[in-house]
Amino acid sequence: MGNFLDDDINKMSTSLKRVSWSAEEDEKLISYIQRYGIWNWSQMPKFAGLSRSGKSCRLRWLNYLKPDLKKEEFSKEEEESILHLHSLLGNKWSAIVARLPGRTDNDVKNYWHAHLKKCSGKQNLQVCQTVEQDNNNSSSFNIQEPTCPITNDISSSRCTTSSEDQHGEFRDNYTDTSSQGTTFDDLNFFWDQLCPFENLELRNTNHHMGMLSDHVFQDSNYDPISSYTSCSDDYNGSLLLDP
DNA sequence: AAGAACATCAACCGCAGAGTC
DNA sequence: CGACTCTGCGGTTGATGTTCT
Repeated sequence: MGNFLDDDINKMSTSLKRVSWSAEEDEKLISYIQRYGIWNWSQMPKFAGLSRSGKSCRLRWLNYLKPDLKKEEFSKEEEESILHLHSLLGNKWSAIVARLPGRTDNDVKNYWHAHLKKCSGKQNLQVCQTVEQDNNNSSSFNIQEPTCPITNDISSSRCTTSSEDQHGEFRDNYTDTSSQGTTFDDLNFFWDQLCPFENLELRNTNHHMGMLSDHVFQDSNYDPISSYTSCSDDYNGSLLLDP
């Protein structure tokens, strides 16, 4: 509580006004993350030369700058997925987003309020009728709901309460799950489905390093930040160092 | 053409959970 | 064990663009 203490400073300096991110700020943040990775949001803006709160930087990165984000409009399939998942999960945007790669909770939340909220009520029934029909037609409805390979739990997107724990749990349960017919590839696939980008942040975060299985990091084919290749040579080696 | 009303999206806030010391 | 810090989530709001009158 009372975190991101620099928020207060930021508030004062901006007089509570919303300040859009400039291209220059975006560039600074991207360059910094390319070079040093994500190690501590609250300290990062200081080192990156940004007069923003850590919270603001995090939000900007997650909702706008992350390289794997989809910029195009929501497809019909995604729209149906949101409707269906919202009916199952309610306003659990993070859980919904876990099934929609490339989308952010903010995106989905905004889209829901802007386009789909009306579909969940009785009003405008006709407008949404086709969507409802599609939802009722299970053969044409194709949401992939990843199940937890350990618990076979469909209802929750997470096996435990934190992703760090889950990755650790994968390591700890590898032998057991294999004996139940679940391979480590299955586990990796499950997590890739849930949070394809999460591994990058974990990879770059100091206190997570010890918890994670090497398997996660050994997937050299997976490089979500590959679009930023200019600094790729040092972004692995300097992740844990303060600049 | 101008202003009002509405829609959209980015940004912010407050809180809670987990980790650390 | 409690205080503190960091992170993530969901709700809300402000800014801006678009449509309507």
